[in-house]
Amino acid sequence: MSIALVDCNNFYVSCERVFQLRLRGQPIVVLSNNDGCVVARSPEVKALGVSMGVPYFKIQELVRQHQIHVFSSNYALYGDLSNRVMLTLGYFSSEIEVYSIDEAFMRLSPHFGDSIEYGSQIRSTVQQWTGVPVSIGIAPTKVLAKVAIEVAKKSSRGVFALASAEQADEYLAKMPVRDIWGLGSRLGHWSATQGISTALEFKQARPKLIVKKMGVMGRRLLLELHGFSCLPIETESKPKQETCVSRSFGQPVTSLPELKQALALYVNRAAEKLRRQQQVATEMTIFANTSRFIEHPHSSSKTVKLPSGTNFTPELLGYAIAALSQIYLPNCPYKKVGVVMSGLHSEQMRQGNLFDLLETIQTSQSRDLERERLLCEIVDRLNSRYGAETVTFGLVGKSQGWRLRCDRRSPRFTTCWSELPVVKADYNFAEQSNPEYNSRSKVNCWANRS
DNA sequence: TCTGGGGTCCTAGGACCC
DNA sequence: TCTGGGGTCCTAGGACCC
Repeated sequence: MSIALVDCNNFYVSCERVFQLRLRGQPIVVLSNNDGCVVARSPEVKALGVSMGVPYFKIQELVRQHQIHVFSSNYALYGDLSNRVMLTLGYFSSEIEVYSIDEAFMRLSPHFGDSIEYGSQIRSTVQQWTGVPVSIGIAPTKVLAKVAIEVAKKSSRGVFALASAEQADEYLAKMPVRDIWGLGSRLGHWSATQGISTALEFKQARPKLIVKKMGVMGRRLLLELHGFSCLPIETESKPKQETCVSRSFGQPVTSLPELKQALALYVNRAAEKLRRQQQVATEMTIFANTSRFIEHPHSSSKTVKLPSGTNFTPELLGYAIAALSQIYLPNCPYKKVGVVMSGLHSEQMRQGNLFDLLETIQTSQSRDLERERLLCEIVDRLNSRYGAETVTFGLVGKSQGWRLRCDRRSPRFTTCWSELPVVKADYNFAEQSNPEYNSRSKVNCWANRS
């Protein structure tokens, strides 16, 4: 049994290229929310030495010099293309773990035959059906599949297989220890202090040393590197344990009403997420930070225990706004607010609240949970049909000077009616009779619209 | 001038129980 | 000299991932 790891090449960049053919071969970067950092680079940009996560303002000169195309993140597009890739993979294995927006693990049974050939078949199908190029690494364990995919990305074929753990040693010897999947920069640094600098040295280190420092994670890593699979492929997505919505502001915000408005929007979105996940929260934390890079950075948070599990927006808004007023400092240049919903459980398991019951007895008026549910359902349906925040709660408001920057977002080609690509086809009856011409249909795709 | 957002898992230690 | 033993639950913080 082997495990294949499928990884979309420069995923966000590839998504931008799917509908804009003129971008092929051109240098491209995609920026994080708020146009803050570089989160995806085309190979042409990587070759210029631009590293992942670098703040955009630091590369502006390079962008001018090399005429790099710059895009704001377009998550509607990336999410939709990701779904298409994952659905395509579903044709090749029934055991798939969607690990992130651009990666999936798949189980390959021996009856699939030659793994390189099968991998190549998967690769060309994904490319043909979705337009997204992928690389594939195949190995006996997940950690080794991560090693294999690094080799695959550099190969012309885009597919690489490690038949055994021993075969991996050649590559592990060349791999810095911090590049092992699950071992980050901190533990990488610690390893270096122990005289371990390559992945192979890590694999051959004394297990006691590793386990003492890293606990069960270290034990698992060692086993996986030796070819014993102990990280299973998780085909079912587990219910979330917490859900967070937060954004940085385009400009620092000092006024409480503006902060409230931003927080209200995020609480609104978080409540929508909960309902989509069919969950309720029993705890909510709100937080507000200044930039980390100013002289006296400040951050504060407040956690509210909710009297009963809820995903009812007005109720959550009430608690969130009250909590924000408690931590607010006048004249503080806030750069970010957010909300974390935690203590989540399934809507079906919702716990009643004794005080609601007492109030019902005292006032003879019961809180009508069914009515609340229906109200939210209608709001959610309107928003899903006509666009986010078509209908919302009063606090969320309209004027949003603090909204984040996303000046360079490409059209939402696949999820928004008004932004669908336009295809023009020249169709000439005279030429139609010429079979050779007919076989090469002349299609002029959305290429010049921007 | 400018520096993202959203998660998960594990562990140690404190509080508390009998 | 010598201050029990065994357990649960919760939380904060560390580390990691894309």
